[in-house]
Order: sequence, then C-alpha cells, then structure tokens
Amino acid sequence: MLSDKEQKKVFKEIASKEPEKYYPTKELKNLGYMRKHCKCGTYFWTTHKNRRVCGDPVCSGGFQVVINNPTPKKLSYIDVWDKIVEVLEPRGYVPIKRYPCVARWNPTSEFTIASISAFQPYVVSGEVEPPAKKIIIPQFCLRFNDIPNVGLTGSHACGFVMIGQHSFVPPEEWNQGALFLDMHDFITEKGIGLSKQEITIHEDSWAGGGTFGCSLEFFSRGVELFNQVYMMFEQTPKGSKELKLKVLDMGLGQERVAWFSQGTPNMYEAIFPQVLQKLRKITNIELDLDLYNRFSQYSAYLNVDEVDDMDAAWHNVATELSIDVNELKNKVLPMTALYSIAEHARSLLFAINDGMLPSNVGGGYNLRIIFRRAIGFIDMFKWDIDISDVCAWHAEELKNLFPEVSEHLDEIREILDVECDKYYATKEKAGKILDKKLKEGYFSTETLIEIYDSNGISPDMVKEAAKKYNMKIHVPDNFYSLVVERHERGEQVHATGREIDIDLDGVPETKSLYYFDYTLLSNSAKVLKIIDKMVLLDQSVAYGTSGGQLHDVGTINGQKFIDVIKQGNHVIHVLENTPKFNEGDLVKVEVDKEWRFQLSQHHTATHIVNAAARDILGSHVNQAGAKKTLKNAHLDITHYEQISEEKLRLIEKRANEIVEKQIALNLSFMPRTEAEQQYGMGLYQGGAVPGKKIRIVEVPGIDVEACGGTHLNNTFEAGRIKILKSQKIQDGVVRLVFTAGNATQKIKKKRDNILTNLKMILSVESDQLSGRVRELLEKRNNVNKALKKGAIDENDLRLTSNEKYEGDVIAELSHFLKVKDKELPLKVKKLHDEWNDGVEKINMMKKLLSTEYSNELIGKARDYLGFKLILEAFEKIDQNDLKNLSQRIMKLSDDIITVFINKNDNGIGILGMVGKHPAKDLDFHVGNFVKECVSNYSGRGGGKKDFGQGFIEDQALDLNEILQYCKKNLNPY
RNA sequence: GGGCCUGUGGAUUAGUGGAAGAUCGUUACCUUGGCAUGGUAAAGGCCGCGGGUUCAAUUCCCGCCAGGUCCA
Repeated sequence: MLSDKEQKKVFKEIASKEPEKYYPTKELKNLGYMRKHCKCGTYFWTTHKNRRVCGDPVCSGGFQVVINNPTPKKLSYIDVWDKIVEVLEPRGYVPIKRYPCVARWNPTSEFTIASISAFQPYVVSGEVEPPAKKIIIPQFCLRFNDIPNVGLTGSHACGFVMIGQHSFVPPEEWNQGALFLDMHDFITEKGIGLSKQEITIHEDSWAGGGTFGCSLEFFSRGVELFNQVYMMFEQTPKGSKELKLKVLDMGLGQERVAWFSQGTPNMYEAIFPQVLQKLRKITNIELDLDLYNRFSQYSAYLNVDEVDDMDAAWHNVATELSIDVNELKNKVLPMTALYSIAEHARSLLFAINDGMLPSNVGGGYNLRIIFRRAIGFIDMFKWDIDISDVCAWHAEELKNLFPEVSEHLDEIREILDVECDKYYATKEKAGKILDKKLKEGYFSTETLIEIYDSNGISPDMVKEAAKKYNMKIHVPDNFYSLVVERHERGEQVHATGREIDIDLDGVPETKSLYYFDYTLLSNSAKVLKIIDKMVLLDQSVAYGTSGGQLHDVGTINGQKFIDVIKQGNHVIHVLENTPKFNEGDLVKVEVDKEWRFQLSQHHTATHIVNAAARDILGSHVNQAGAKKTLKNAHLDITHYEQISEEKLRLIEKRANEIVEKQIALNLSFMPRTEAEQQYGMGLYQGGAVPGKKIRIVEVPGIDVEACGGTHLNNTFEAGRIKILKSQKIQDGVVRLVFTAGNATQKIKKKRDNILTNLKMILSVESDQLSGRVRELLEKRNNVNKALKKGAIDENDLRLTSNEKYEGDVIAELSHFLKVKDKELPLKVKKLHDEWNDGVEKINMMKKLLSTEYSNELIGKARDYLGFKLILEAFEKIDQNDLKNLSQRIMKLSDDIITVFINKNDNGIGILGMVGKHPAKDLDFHVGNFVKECVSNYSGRGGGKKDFGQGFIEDQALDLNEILQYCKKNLNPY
C-alpha cells in the first residue's frame, strides 16, 4: 500500500486529469472562474484571464495582506465565528461547542490537532453517529511542531481555532457542489465580503489514516484562508474503494481570517489586540509599525524549518528593507518576543484548562517547552510580566466565545507558579554546572551532548556562558543528530516481546453478562471453541483482564480456570488443565465470589477516589492510569506536585464520606454521542473506549465514566477505603495506592503487626513511638560520637521520651527514617541494636574510653626512630573501637605510631596508625606493614601510609605470635 | 512510552576501596564607643534507603526511593 504522502501525490494527478469527476467544476465555472496551470504544477481557478501563477506565497511573492487590504468588512477575531454561524446556520449547519484540545477520547493522538479530530476516529469511521449531519465547530487546536517560528513569522501559532465545516453522509446524500458553495458564499459578499477577483482556488488532494480524497484550497493575497477536503475513498489492499460514509473536512483558521480581514501587520495584532495592549503598557516597547508592516511581508522567509542559515536570512531581510541588521533585530525582536509570550500564554490557558499539565514526559512536555520559551523572553528583556496574568487577560478577551476558559484561572495560576519555580531551579542548576565545566578549561563535543541530554543545557547556553571565560565553543553542525544517535544506541537494547494474538477468525464474539450486576456469578453457555487449555463460550459472566482490572477466576463444569483474556470482544477462559468437555457442549460457568467481590470493590473505589481527589486537589485532576488487583488498587492522577500527607488524609476522608452516603450506582449503555453531550469528555477517564454504544458507570452526583469493569451496586458496598501511599511516578502524574473492603482489613492487620513489633522493641505505646524513634536516632548518633571522642553524656544511655504523636505513626516514621512501611521494624531494631551495643560498650569499656587510659598507653610507648610507638594486644574488642581508641590517641599527640592487635572469635585483626609528624618524616608505610604481616599468616589487609588494617581468619592462631612478629619487625622495639 | 544525569553538615559543593574535607551560614570569644568589617575557635554528617562483594564500602555491583533532563 502507498504511504499517505505517495497516495496524496498519486491522487492529485488522477483528480487533475479528470477535474469534472472530482471537483465542483460546474459551480466554479458558473461563478466565472477559469482553470489554469501554474509553473509549480498545480491547477488552479481564477477569474483573471491573464493570471499565470497560483496563490501559493512561493509562486505569488509572499503575503500582501497589509497593503491595500481587499476586505471591505473588518471582522474581529470573534466576529469571524459569528459571521460563519450567520451564513451557515440557515443552510442547515448545526453550530456545536468546541471539544477539549486534550483529546482524551482519541486513542491515536494526545491533542486535538484539527477540527476533524473531534470526530476521530469513531465518527469518521462510521462507528459512531455524528451530532448532526452538517455541523460547524470553533475547535481550539494545539500543534507544537512550529514553536521556534511563533512570534517571528507573524503567522505561526501553537494554539489556534480551526473552524470546522463538517458533513457526514452516505454517498447518495453527498452534494459536493453545495458544500463548496456554502463556503464560497461565506468568503464573498454574503460573508466576509471578499470579491471573486481576490480569490485563487487550488486543486489538491489529501490522504491520511487510510482514507483519501480531493480538496480545494482557497488563497487570497498569498494567504491560504481554508482548505475544503472531500474524503471519499479508502485505501484497501485491492485498491481504492468508495467510503460508505462520505466526510467533508473543511478547516478554516479563525486567526488567519481575522488577520486577513483586518489587514493588521501580523496575525497576533488581529486576534488578541487587548492582551497586546496590556503587554505593551507594561513593557513600554517601542512600536515601529511601519517597519513591522514591511518586515511582516518577509517574515515567511524567516521560517526556521525552511531556512538553514538563520543569520544569513536575517541579513537578507535587512537588505531587502534597507536597514542595518542589528537595528532591525533591536526593533523587531522585542515585538516578536511579546507576540510569542501572548501566543504561548493563550495555548497554555486552553491546554491546562482542558486537562493537560506541564511535565517532562508525554504531551505535557510541549507545554513546558512553550512555557519556558515565554519565560525566556521575559527574562531576556527583564520585563515584569506574569504569564498567569496574561492567561487571565486572554480568558477575558475570549469570554463571549469560550466562557469556560475563565472557570479555573486560580488553579492555572497555581500550576504555572509551580512550573515557574521549577524553571528557575533548573536554570540556576544549569548555571552552576556550566561554571564548573567551563572552569576546567575545555569543552568536548561529548560533554556538550551529555549536558544537553541530561541537564537540558543547550549549546546556545554554553556559548553564552563561555563568553565570560573568553572561550570559544565548537558546536558540530550535526549536533542534534548526534543527540538522536545517542538515544538510538541506548534504546535498541530493550526490545520487548509482543503480546500473544490468537487467531479467532470465524468464532462469534462472547456476550458479557457481568455488565449490569456484578453479583451475577454463574451462567450456562455453549462451548464455541477449544484451543489447548483455552475455552471460548457464546456467553460468560467472567471478566477478562482489561481496563486495569484483573481477570476473574472460577470454574467451567467444575474445572478451574486461572486466567481470562479479553481479545477484542472475545473472552478467552484459560483452564488449569485440558478441558474434559468438547466444542458444542453446554457447560456451567461459575466465578469465584470473594475474588469478584474484592475486585469490584477496588474498581468502584477507584472511581470514588478519583472523584474525591478532584474534589480536594482541583478540577485539573484526571485519571492517567489505574490498576486493580486483589491486594490493592492504584490510581494515577494528573497533578503538578507531590501530594502532602494532609491532603492525602482529606482525600481519604472524602472518599469514605462518599461510601457512607450509600449512593446507588447507575450502570447503563448509551449511544456515544448522547453520553458525550450529557456528561462531557470527562467520561473518558480510563482512556478511549471503542464502540457505538458505551457503558456508562455513574455514581450520581459524584462521578461518571465510560468504563467496562465490574462495579458494585452501591458505594456502601466498597467498605472502608484506605489510602496507603502516594508517589510521583513522573512529573505531573501522582499515583495513589489504596484498598477497599476486605483488603483494607488485611492491610490493617499488617499495620497492626508493624506497630506491635515497634512497641515491643521500644516498650512504649503507639502514640509515643514517633517521639521514641526520634530520640533513639539522636542518642544512637550521640553514643557513636562518644565512642569516637570519649566524652560521654549519661542522658544518652537511657531512652526517656514520652512525647505523644496524634496521627498516622507508620506514615510519619517511614517518612522520617526514609524506609518502606514493612521495613520499619527492621530499621528500628537495627538502630536500637546499634544504640544498645554502644551503650554496653560505653559501660563495659569505660577504662578503654578514658583519657587516663590513652595517656597510660602513651606513657608505655617505646621510642621508634625518634617517635613514640605503642604496640598493644587486646582481646575481643570490636575493630571499630580499636580504631576509635587509636584515633583518640592521635589527637593527644602528633608524634605517635600505634599498632594494635586484637583477637576475637574468628581470628586476629591488626590495625595501625601513624601520627602527623612521623607520617611526614619517616619512611614507614603502615599499610604495607600490615599487609606483609597478615600475608605471612594467609590473612588479608592493607592501607595507606598512615592508616592500615588487616585480618587473619584463623581461630587457632596465637595472639603472641603476631605480637612477636611485630616486635621483631618494628626495630628497634 | 524510551534513554541519560544527580543525591555528602542548614545552603552550595570537593572527594576517594583504607581515619569524612572546603566555602557560606550558625554560635562563642577577640578587635570597635557602637555597627559594618576583620581575627580565633567551636558546634553541626543514618555520605538518599536496602541488599551484595571485601579484611575494609560514602566510594564497586544489584534493587528501591527522591529530584532533574532529553527524545518520540
């Protein structure tokens, strides 16, 4: 099969050979248009007899919007929509509300990138009824592939409204001519008032997602105003085939038309004049509209995608305008920065309002990029602009068309504040890393790539910082492809296996019976197919793993099934042993009751927790994933920061309130469109759901979701919900782990166990545990210090804290000690043992620890080449304590060398230290000395010149032997 | 979804298979009429958590946790 690109090219040629068959030529001719052929190969229609070039800016010499603007009526941004409603509504088009620009219902794309996206994939595929046969929609869309051009070219935006004219009809109702005339009338006298002489219409084609068709592009003065696509065919392996549902996809850029109509120097001036006015008031930037008028005509030549050498492009534009390139930049760049800030703020407003958060992964990364680009401009010019304010101004300016974006401004401010803090933290860190690397005096390409990939420091930032150090940084031309290469290397290693796919051709789909009542646990069924241990039935109560819910277990005719797989609408039961029944038999299916009940509790609880989290944290909370097992369930929600313990308890409290309200659930099937209109796109919390009819799980007044899982009949049946923990699984997504019902009881038992253990170790009641553990850690540290330094505080030898803590002791302690809940007793025991050992040592070895003893040893020292050598043998002393003793002696005098030998149950250890002076003046390496010593007895050891230790694992070895060895070898001992 | 980087006193960090360092901040003392400053000294480290290798791990290996970042 052909790729979309190839298909488009092939079909364009086919269509242009037989224009009568594919284009509304009759209507075009009636209107007085003539068909021409441009040098670029495109056929186009015009009313000018002598026109030779099509309307593409490349052929016709750039935009000519500003000078002598051809539109008699000046339409504001919102007027454009009002006008199209005025013209098309009487012709049978139903205006509908925009869909969110975050495409939760669409499994193939994260953002809404065109007006037709609202109806992809299920309306376009014919699976789902459209809201009306002919509609118009002001669809806010997001596209992030042109970010560097925004603000610069005067016509690029990440966020824009594509006004859609759509029609979904069977071939017999298809009327291409009428659809064409509707739009033609809109841009001419009846609508925005353009005269036919100003219009050039291109013949083109379009292909995507297996469908294709021809299209007409409307140009005026080098501006593509809209594109009307007639989707009529689908690609099949046997060739092209007419679609059962013909789709009209007309997308008109509301921004472009407003710009075109007003003839402003650039698009931004036309679409958010009030925001720009406010921004100019703050920044006081010098507005050179004359220069801008001229600049705007060449801004298309500064398209980053199409220009290799940006500096040269600027020079060219400056030459064309007969102005110095620096002056041009100085005047134009602040303006472009301002436009970028305004545009990005608007895109952020819609994206966040519709449920996306800035993040380092997924679609949210795009939001971070544009946010940082905007902040970057603000910093560069040191402006006093708060992006949240700009968002609010946009909301105000758009109130008549999109009142909904004013609803969550406080939340958006909070989200952007957090994002802003992150930006400055990263920037500061980047500065430090750069300083450090630059001080090293060289900068390899490898480092350049490394710090870009790991720290987000771009080569531009390196160059900028290098100026301070008078360094020149060489950036290879293929820098970004080197980065990509580096990724490819790493990614190839982890190729994962794909899922099993069983061939079920010809086997009828399984009817699922659990949908309306989870308490339905058994049914009789006919065996349709047996493949090894896998059984397919005509109907079944069993739930197959999907939607993050674990499968059921149970029996078929008494034989255990241990897994249930859902493949499409087929339910595959996997038996433990080979089935004893045959295809065609009637069998009885029974599902394990406890198992089913627990999973249903967890699934309904997931919906409840989701609603509770949205209540407590805000409306930006959406589900980003979930999993329900027997043990527990987890729900991933979109949120911009770690959730505090306090907030967590509030969510838990709210969830349990919902349980206690005893709300009966509504489980039903609804046509998709009806459900969407009634409940909104928040339905798709669990992700996109296929099918014409979708199952709706409603907790009235609390939560509505499209969901296929097993659910309780009443929230009360969920039992107690306990939130166990939250963790940030990636930037912008937090996971809540919780239990419901019996699982909560089991967890409670485990937690009680932990508490009992802790209480036993510390001999206090649970409410005093927190204070005791804190005391324990402090005193354990103090005791260790005392062993090193010799100063003992009697208070550290007893645990006395009775401080009380009201709250979740386990959560508090695991956070304080940085361990997991179940590791808590182990950790506390370890600390307690360490403290206890320390206390015992202090009591037992008061003599060893005392300064008197240290001095006594110093007194016993013998002369060794002008310094003092202490050779001493011990028994059953911890190696660490010997080290501490030695260290304390070193502190008393700089002239000492110690060699300590110690025998314990496993063998003999030796430790030596050399004081400051002998270490400098003597040619004596104690590490080597120890090594030689122990290697004579097949022990191991070593060390540095002034410190060494070793061990001989030989229980029979006599301490005296080592002592004698040392005496002999440490002449003149 | 995939990859990479980072985690050391309150802050910023150096460091290494062999007794945990620096700068700023804090406290005390000295200098001053007082302050800024200067000088001297001290306190302050579960070297993110758990496990492994080792005579010896902050350092090497594995797992986890936390933060950052790039690419789709």
